[in-house]
Amino acid sequence: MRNERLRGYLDVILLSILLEGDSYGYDIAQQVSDQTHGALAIKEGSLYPALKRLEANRFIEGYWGTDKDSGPRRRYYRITDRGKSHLRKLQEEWNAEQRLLSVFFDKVVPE
Amino acid sequence: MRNERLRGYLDVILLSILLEGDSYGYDIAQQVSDQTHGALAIKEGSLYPALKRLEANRFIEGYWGTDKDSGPRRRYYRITDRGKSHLRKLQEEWNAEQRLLSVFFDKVVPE
DNA sequence: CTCCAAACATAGCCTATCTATGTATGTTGC
DNA sequence: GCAACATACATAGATAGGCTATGTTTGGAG
Repeated sequence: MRNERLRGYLDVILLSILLEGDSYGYDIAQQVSDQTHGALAIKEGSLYPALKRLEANRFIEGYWGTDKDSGPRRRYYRITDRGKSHLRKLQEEWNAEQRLLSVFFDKVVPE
Repeated sequence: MRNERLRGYLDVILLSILLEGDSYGYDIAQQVSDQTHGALAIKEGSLYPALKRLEANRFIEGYWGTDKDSGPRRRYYRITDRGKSHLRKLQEEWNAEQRLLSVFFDKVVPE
């Protein structure tokens, strides 16, 4: 999968990861890689701006990790109710989109 | 469907339209609109550059309409064998992509 | 004490689509 | 016959979201 294909899907990916529990940037990227068996890699240059965008739109809320976390500081995020309904909406749009595009993608190429 | 979502899919749409017979820009746009019941509208600013791009890559071949065509001149396009195998490849990629993304899009949002 | 992974951050780039505009041709109504 | 409109192609510039490249800080391994 050309990674550019993330365009437009990144928000859903991030929100759906946070649906399963609070997490922070670096870990989210690893979850995505794990859940797609390495097929999808979110780049840092996409990830952190996206998280800020989602936070600015109040789809997620960020907070700094507690002292007992080891390593560099981590900024955790939790999904908001607003974020959940946004996610639902995006999922529905995606389904509609797939049905629409299948008109073209399902056409059989002869030979 | 946000029209921006065409990004990456336009080539498949155009190639799959031409699979069913030679056509020209303006008519292709109408076929797309018809086949999606008006849900998808390809803008001229996307359409004509895309056709040139496909021609430059030898996925399609263009030729000017004959004298007996009425109205302004039309530039017809036919899909090449190279275009057909490209289309097949894009279709396969799309299917793989859908399977991949369904991991995130199928997650059920509670409440 | 050095080196590397974890973790966050951001400036600038890339590129496919869109907006807006322009041109030319044929048809329809009056 | 001519104004108004739909057809048809074309393109310059804007937009936007993901990527490249780079930088910083912190802690653990050897």
